[in-house]
Amino acid sequence: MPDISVVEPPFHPCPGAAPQAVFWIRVALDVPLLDVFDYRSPAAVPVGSRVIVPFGRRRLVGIVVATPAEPAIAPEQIKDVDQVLDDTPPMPADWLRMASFAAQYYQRPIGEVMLPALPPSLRKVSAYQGKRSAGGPVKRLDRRARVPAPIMPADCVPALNAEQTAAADAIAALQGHKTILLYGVTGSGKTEVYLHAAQAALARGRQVLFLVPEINLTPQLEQSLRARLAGLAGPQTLAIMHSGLADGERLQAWLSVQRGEARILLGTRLAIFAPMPDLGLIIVDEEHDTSYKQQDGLRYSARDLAVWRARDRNVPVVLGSATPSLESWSHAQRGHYQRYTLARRARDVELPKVRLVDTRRLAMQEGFSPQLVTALGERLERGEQALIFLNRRGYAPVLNCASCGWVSNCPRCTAYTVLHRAGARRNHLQCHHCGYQARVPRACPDCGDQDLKPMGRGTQRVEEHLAELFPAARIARIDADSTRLKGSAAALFAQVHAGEVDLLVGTQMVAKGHDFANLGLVGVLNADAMLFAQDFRAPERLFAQLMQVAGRAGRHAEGGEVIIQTDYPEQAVYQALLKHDYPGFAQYGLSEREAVGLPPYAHQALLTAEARELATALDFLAHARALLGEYPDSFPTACSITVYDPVPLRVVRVANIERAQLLVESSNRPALQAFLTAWSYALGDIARRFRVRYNLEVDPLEI
DNA sequence: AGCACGCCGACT
DNA sequence: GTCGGCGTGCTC
Repeated sequence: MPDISVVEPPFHPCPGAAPQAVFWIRVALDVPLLDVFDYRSPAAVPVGSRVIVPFGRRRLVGIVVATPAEPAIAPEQIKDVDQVLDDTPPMPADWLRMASFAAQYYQRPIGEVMLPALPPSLRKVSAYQGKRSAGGPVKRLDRRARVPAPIMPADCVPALNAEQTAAADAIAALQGHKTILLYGVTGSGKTEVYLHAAQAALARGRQVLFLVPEINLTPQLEQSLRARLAGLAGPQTLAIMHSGLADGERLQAWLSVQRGEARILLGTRLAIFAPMPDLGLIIVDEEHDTSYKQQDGLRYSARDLAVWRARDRNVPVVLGSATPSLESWSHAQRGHYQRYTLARRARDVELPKVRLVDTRRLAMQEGFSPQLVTALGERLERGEQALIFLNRRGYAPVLNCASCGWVSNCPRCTAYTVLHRAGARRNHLQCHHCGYQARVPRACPDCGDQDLKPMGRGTQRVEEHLAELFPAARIARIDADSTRLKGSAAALFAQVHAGEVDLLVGTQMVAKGHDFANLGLVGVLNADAMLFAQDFRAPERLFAQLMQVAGRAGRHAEGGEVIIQTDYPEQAVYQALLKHDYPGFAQYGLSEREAVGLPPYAHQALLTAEARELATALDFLAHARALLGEYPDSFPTACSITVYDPVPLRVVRVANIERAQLLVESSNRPALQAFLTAWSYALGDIARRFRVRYNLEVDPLEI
């Protein structure tokens, strides 16, 4: 790959430049080619500029990543740049560094990182060929960007307890870079610490980047930021950025942050790529949340990039969680991160009591143990709300013929179709992988028997059963199906908050964010299914999820309770939950990982292949794997790399595409990186030969 | 990824 | 006779 250095001086005029000076610019484009492209320009173009260039038969927006003295290919093959877009200043050097790092680290062409990181309006050629003569979505600024006066702290701030003060003061006092792990139990007031730290940064005239997993889950956070921080210097001070914004809104937020007008940027993972000239603090709330990892395209972790960016900018970054990722916890244990603990709940309300109900020898009724039913009845009698948490939507995960054993398989996937009895697609079988839908058959398609039975249960069936058990109770179900329509989730949650709901049934949608004042009991059904998912991170995820859903109960009053039904009460994850013992669980989890050499004690990459035939996908992976042995000299550090056998994915076929994967592992990060870089060059050719689609993911969350 | 060129089936 | 299927080749 040609040099894409971004630290060299802004431009090099051609040697001997005279009237006919020619300038070479090296441009990153959003194309899946591991390359950058040289163009000719009649005038100097600063690195970081956006340009429009001809590329094949089309024109594309690109970013100038270098201005080489000599082009990488013969000058006669080089085209002229079309247009230098000067409606925004060139992308700053630190932004280019972060994008270059992300491209290298995640093994992607630099253009595939840089261009998608811009707001859509700034990367589409169409925005610049409209009728308006000025052209482009950005109106020129008449005035210089105004840097607002430093913001003084507000006075109407809740008093912090000793733990919060210690953490907030320590963060506020930091001069340069430090990664802080803020470990705070549910309800311990992490947000107050964030706000104090943010205030201190704002008061120093710096900008704050505040990342959250999902923007919709934190309306109260936005309000706090507005009231406590933004209110002091006008509404402009806070910018919001997430994928749900319209192009125009997204552009405005981006511009105001880039100009230094907005001092706080609250956003989801994509906000990590916003240019922030005065960046002084990054906060990553719920740092363990998997939403920070992008699952398509460039598979970056916004949390990991936040740590990188903070180090690069020499500013502090705060990672907050009640259940930190084992990666972050391990960094703290080794002293790489500074840990602060908030062990006390801010309101001094006891954590909810956790009860394990051993379901092995119990007469269960529709998935409910007698204990859970009794507890639900008691809460209802006291006028409290209760939540049943079940991470499975639909009525039943499969329909089954009692006479011949037929099961409702999806014709396009190796998965069952799920029976739905409620909602828009009532009485349909639905594939949750590909979206296939069919009417529920009257009789078995194989033997004609009419005795078709739903097996297992989802939220709809639980809702139905609760209605039978407690006919007087007002029941609401919150899952992806009941909240499909825009605004319906907010409406349902509003009903719960208004006390118009007694019993709530929900999937993981209800676990996050919401603070139910009158919720006394949480019942967890079928947690074991999550525990025995194939992934080695399943217990970690289950712990985090159950801690989070447990946190919904009894936030405002004593006597909150969580009942977890399980066949395996002796499992470490459940035992730790009994005691609300995250540190104990983390220690156990880390020792297990260390014993078998899993992350964070090893680093992984996952090569996934998709093809019409499974054999093709496996064959491609086998060839990819063989590269390690065939050309040992190409990979200088090959000895420390483990490449496992290609295996089909657990759900091998989705929408008639067969999928297989190959895991690469090394305890040595630089070795793994070096291998991946060399490897990814070769992969393109093999993939073309085999006609497979492939994806190389660094630090996969699921394997 | 696009976008076009390039050779084989069912239609105005 | 064309419209159009997607195979494959290229993009500074």
